[in-house]
Amino acid sequence: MSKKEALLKAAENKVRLGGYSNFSFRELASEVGIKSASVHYHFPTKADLGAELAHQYTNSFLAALGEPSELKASGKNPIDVYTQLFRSALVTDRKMCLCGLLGAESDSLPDKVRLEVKRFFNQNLTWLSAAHLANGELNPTKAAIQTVSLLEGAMMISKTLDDNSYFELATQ
Amino acid sequence: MSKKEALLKAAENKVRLGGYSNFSFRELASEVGIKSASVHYHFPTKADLGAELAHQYTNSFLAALGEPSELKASGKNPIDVYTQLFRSALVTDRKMCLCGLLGAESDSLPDKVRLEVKRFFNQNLTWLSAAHLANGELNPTKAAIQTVSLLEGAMMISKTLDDNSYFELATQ
DNA sequence: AAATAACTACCTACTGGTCGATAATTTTAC
DNA sequence: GTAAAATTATCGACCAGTAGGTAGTTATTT
Repeated sequence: MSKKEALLKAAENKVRLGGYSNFSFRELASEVGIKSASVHYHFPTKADLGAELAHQYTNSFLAALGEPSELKASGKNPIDVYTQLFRSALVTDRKMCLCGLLGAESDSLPDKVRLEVKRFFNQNLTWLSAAHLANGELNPTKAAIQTVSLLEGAMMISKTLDDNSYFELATQ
Repeated sequence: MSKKEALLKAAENKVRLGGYSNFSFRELASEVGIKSASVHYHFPTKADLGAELAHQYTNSFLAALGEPSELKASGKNPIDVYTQLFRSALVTDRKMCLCGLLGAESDSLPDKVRLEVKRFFNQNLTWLSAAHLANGELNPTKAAIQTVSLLEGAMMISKTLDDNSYFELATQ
């Protein structure tokens, strides 16, 4: 793993625990074994780092989901697959959704970061609409926003109350 | 309004836009017309201020709701009342729920602040369970966690995408 | 006299960011 | 094939600004 990748990974961990202001160049640098001045070589500003982090997070997230039509074709319910991805973020990583946390802080983020967070949710809503359509939902747009709202909210509350059974109950 | 109340109000605005780290003693002080050192007279530490803020927010929120049984008795659906309180926070204040934002940051908060955020959600779940029970729900506990999850999530996404119609669609 | 509420001055620690320098590597030109 | 040039990735030193917090003082109110 390159230093740049290591920096993004370290930043992701910090942000998913405490938001955009929960990481500093010095902390990241020390974690990957370089000096803070060198971080600016890979990311000119903190906003650049944040934006690239959210962009790659979105891409990985979408890639992990696959295509709703293909999931359906192989006998899986795409909404269950989507729910499972959130569950593993909460249960395995024990962290918030990166864009869930950044979305809540949206108003105080640098423009280029906020833009990437918007992209995450727009892409997610598109994916979920296709998934609900494939499931025969009458109003796939509405079902999509309800699904992602419920999951982000349940994740946040389970983290806050430090009890994953809230997530399980919410997704029953 | 006393200086102390003014400080809490200024802090609430900042936190609801960008989280716990989005306010400083210097900013608050300058907004209410005193010096930053004087803020420490009212709140010994930042954590004390954050905890009192979340505590009062919870109390005001619960007070604004009223009692589920009384709402029911006066012909109102308590879940609609609850939804309306979230809606006005989003549409009128144009800000996140204080504890929704702090909850997402939960892992990086000082203990006494996190404790108050937990109190907010525990009290909300109790209120919502009673409300759903009064509505004749078969599983009021489950309905309660689903209601608050959906509303917190929908609020966050509407803020992020800067479009309140997502909230309206999610709550249909 | 005591409590309240503010002040000035200061501290240490940390923030994102800039600068020029320095090796090591890779590409280009002859 | 090799010498020169450019690129990559790092460094130490430094900067101005801000963070939360403390000590001691002053004025006002009870």
